[in-house]
Amino acid sequence: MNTDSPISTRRDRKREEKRQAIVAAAEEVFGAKGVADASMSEIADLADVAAGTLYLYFSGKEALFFAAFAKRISTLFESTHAHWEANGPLRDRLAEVVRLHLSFVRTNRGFYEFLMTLGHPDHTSPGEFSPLIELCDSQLSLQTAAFAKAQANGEISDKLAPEFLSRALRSLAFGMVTDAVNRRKTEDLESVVEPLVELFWNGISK
Amino acid sequence: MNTDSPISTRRDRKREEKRQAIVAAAEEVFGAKGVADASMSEIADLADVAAGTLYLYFSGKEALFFAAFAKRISTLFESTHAHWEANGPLRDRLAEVVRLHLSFVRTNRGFYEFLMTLGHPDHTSPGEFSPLIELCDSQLSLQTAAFAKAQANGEISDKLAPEFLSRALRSLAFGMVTDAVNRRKTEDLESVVEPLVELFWNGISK
Amino acid sequence: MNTDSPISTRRDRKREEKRQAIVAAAEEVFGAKGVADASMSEIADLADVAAGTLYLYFSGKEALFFAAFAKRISTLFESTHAHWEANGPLRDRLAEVVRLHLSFVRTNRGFYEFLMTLGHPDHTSPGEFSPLIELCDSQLSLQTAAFAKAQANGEISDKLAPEFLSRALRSLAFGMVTDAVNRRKTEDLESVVEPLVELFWNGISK
Amino acid sequence: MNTDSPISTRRDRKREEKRQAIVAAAEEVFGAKGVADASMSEIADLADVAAGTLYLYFSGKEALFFAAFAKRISTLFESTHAHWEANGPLRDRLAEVVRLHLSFVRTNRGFYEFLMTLGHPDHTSPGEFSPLIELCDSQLSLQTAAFAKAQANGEISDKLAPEFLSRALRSLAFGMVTDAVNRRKTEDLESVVEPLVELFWNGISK
DNA sequence: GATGAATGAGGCTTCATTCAT
DNA sequence: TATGAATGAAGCCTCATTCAT
Repeated sequence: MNTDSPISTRRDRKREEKRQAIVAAAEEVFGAKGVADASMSEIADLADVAAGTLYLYFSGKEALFFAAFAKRISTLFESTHAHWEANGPLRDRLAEVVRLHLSFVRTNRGFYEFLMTLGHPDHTSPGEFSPLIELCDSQLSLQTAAFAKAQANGEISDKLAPEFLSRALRSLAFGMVTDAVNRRKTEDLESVVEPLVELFWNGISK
Repeated sequence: MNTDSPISTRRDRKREEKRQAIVAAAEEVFGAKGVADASMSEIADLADVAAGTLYLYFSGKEALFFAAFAKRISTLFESTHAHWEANGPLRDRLAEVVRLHLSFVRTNRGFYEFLMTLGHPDHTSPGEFSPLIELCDSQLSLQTAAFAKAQANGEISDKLAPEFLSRALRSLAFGMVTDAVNRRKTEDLESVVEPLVELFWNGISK
Repeated sequence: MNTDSPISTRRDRKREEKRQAIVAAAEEVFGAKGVADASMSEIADLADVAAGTLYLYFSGKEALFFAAFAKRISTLFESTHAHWEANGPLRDRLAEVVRLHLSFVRTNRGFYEFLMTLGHPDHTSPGEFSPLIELCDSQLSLQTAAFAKAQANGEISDKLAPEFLSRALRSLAFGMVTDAVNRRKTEDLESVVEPLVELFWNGISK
Repeated sequence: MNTDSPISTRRDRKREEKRQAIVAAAEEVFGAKGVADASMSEIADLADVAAGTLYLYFSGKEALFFAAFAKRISTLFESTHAHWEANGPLRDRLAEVVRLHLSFVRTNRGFYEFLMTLGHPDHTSPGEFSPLIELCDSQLSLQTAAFAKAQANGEISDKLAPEFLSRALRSLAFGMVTDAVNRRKTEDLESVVEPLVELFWNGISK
């Protein structure tokens, strides 16, 4: 039966679709609750599959979490990439990136929590995380390059290493979430973005 | 029989000591793993008491977590208070505070995680958290006052609200932990502190 | 693929069977010991399932108890219904019903205990019990009707309300169990049934 | 020191008083909740003693329960004794006794529950109960005697054994509590007492 | 491949009882 | 004798994972 290949292609497509559906559900649930508080059946329900099915696509809870994390963080990074590669004044691009980070953390507390532990030295098996770490690293390069170029142009001060700037930007944006503590009104993104960019911009200007 | 009062005092002291031991154990465990991943028996073991004993001092897991969180965060705040109230150049004090925050987050991931959710709008019972929120707020005031004074002195620019600066400082310091992702060498605090302060200082200088 | 329906039917049947097995085990254990003294694992063991399985069928201990209670009491009521609807002298039917009640209480102390508290005013959530209360009420109606008819026929005295007679009959039968206290020989049902009916019959005769 | 004896007398009195206080508290709590749902500390609190103290007076929970049960049931029996020994028409005395039983059960569900199990054949150690059983038996004798006398007088029919009448009376009164199920208004004692006595009286009249 | 019922380890919590003070 | 802190067994329940269908 030479229909094998087409059939398996159709199958593969279906399989891939289901996989996506599962990851999407996992993104939703893990993002909102974090690994520990999310349950596999909850994800299965949302993905509209049986609980057992999850294990046909992922080896366990952790693996599924990793996949969901990778997906979400990639999505974020793709958006920031677009801005870094665009033209226009650096300050404006900074603002966009800050905005993206801020809103990411808002709806992805579960992943942000994990982000904090990714590089933690007392992880039992740091090896497992390396793909995720690389993923996160990769995004930084682009940012770093943008800062380097701006320093070369004389657009900003070159007193601080571009790599540091890149990391600091991300940290500042992500970190502002703790702000929720004092404000309890995380809704108005803009009232945070602008001063943040202003501060950062002053910090790096000549 | 005037031994009554001393007796009860001795007992109270013992009781208080045990309470402290329990909270200390809880700080350790919750700080390292977060609420969800920590188990009560683990804490009991570390505190060297039976599992049931925990419930003589705290009504449940949540209450114990709150106590541990409050203790740790208070300790941090007391240190930062000391620096804010000291004399000396603002920039140096900034450096100290950043250092403190940085090292706090390093060993208290579990609490930092919680800090992020403290003001989260979809908490079922935000009322329960108010004491903790107030605790966190209180520390900010002191910082805010310091910034306000520096602006009045003309020491720093007054373009950004002192309250915002206060929050941003904390966020920046806390947020830099995500840096762990890329570096995996969180040990060398100093290599982070200095550029961070430099950046922030530039950002707020005239 | 018309196998769908049969398949799900088979599954449903199996599920239903297991549910029945669980309820049966619960009837046994709760009936003998009452809610408080029975343990879920005991029931699980008797039903030959894992402890966790119980929670796939019932939301918790209370729900399982209710189901078991409803089952047992329904069984009792179905038997009494049969007698009330049959023809034959009222006195004989009375005897049968008394016999049934008596033997019910003997092996269902746990449920009888609960029966006593069903209408208790200081139940926290009386609402939850209403289905059970209705169940118990429903049986009374039939009895009441039988007494009313007998009064209309002039078969018995009409000095007491038929509804009261209905309740008194049940109470007398159920209550005779306390007799166990003095006799320790609950085995000989008959030696209780006959005088009881005689007494009641005299009480209601013209 | 020849003060020994008076001192120990005073001590004994004090000890006795405390014992009474404990039993009183136990009556309250066990009566309301039954053995299983009552807790020792609850009783200790109510008696205003430390938890450990209970064990200086009673060997354990069960022993305390027995003491409380014996106390309450004795109190009930003393009241009924008074009525049986009084003069006056039998019917009136019946009414009083019914009233007493009814109101006993109302506030002593916990003990009534136990009453039902007292003679249960599958009690592990029936021997332990014999004092309680005797206690309950003793009350019956008086009632039985009263019925026997009434039969001798020709006041009531002698078709049923006086002992049976005695037991039936108690059962009927106790059993009417299940009535709560259908009525949910156990408050109006009188609306139950009168028809009950009427029914019973008819049942035993000539 | 998909299902979802079943499992059972493990977590939180309560409470009768003991024992050092 | 009285205390009440401490214990730890036992109970209820959840949920990641497996496996027969």
